[in-house]
Amino acid sequence: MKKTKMLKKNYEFNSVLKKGIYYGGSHIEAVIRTHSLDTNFLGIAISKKVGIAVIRNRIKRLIRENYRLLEAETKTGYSIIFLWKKKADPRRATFESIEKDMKTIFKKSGMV
RNA sequence: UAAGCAUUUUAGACAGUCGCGCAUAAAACUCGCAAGGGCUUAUGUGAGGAAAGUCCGGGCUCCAAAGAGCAAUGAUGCUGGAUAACGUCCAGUGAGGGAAACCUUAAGGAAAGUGCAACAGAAAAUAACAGCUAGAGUUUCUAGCAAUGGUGAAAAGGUAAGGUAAGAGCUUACCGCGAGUAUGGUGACAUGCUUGGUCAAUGUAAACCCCAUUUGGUGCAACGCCUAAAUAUAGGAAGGUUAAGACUGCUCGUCAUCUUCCUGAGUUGGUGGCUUGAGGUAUAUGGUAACAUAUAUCCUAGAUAAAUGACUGUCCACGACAGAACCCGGCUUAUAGAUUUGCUUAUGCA
RNA sequence: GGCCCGUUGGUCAAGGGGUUAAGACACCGCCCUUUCACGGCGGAAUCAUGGGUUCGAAUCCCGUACGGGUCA
Repeated sequence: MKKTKMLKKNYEFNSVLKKGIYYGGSHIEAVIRTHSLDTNFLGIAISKKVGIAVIRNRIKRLIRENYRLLEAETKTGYSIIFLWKKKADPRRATFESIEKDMKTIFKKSGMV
């Protein structure tokens, strides 16, 4: 991920979650905030209530892989945090469904 | 062949493209005030049998090498052994279950003391309601008795015979129970013999308790080092004293408040701790075994918003439970399919 | 990652070995009233779950599941 850095600190997450704009999909949700830097910032937050460690790890990997594949098409200057939708069944998380959600979120927010 | 019991191993495989963590090497570029970090390429390497639950034990860390003793608290509880240690494991004993292979078992003490035992029942622990027998007497009284009946989870050894007014360990035999003793065993205990009818005193200790063994707290978010900016009645070293204070409830003991000198805590960020260890594998020896010893050989994740994924092809049994976070030894719980070895019972055939 | 609590009608909860498991609010049915409200009577609990100890367990012991708190 050449033009993206990971969000790490708790205050970074909080600032994005408070001031960002919410976009929902059928499985994943995203909170996006714009800024003036030349890079993107990515954060993934999966609650412990979603499931056991194996399921949470799998969701994180699928989101990270999808973002990697779609990264080349995006513009810079965004901070984005992906969340898992509470009502969705975490055992049905697949590559295709997350890819579909992520594309619609990028279109809505104007990142593409 | 069928049903069953115990037990061993495994935990999709191979190939290609893209991508991720760590280590090593190489060269330049770059972020940060700093300590330090990032980017590129190549090579190597990269989750489990339970990594889980956090139920025990230990290493390691700091609290004063927890400093000594007593008490209290908690834990364990048949015997012997194994182990660094354990509540674990191995081998046995007793008890219970099963037709058997085999399985289960918190299994010390109830005449050291205290508590509790609802309802029912005469009585729930120094027994007498109904009743049985004898005598007096007449809707009862006196004396003897504890077999029979009912209640209850539990009612003061059981069965049979003798015995008696009626009965009763009252007497005898057998069984059970207690005591003593002999033999075997390291021991739990087993077997035999002798003896006890004063063999009255139920159950509960996963109720308090007694006995034996054992037990300080803290947990890698422990703890150490470096670091920009700003700052405190803050920290460190040496000396001295005993009243209150702290270290654990007490006794002792120690520390510390006081003086002098020195400098920089915590917060922020980075880094160490971090993986070579009571390690794995093979062979030999000792031991019934757990395990121990010796020799050879191997090095196998170390992250910090936290690495294993996506796509394609081939094969099959169509892939369960599930993701390291300081490290080991166990326990418990989850788990698709495949698989090793031994044994039991039933039926048939030879 | 460590440590510590809790789970009882729909909700809040008492009870810490013994008769049919208190109580309040809500809900349902009946009575009262012309009707509603108030009031009266009744109903509704696998004591989270699987074992064990005991004559007897919501209660004591062990395991499991779920929920919550706390430590930077």
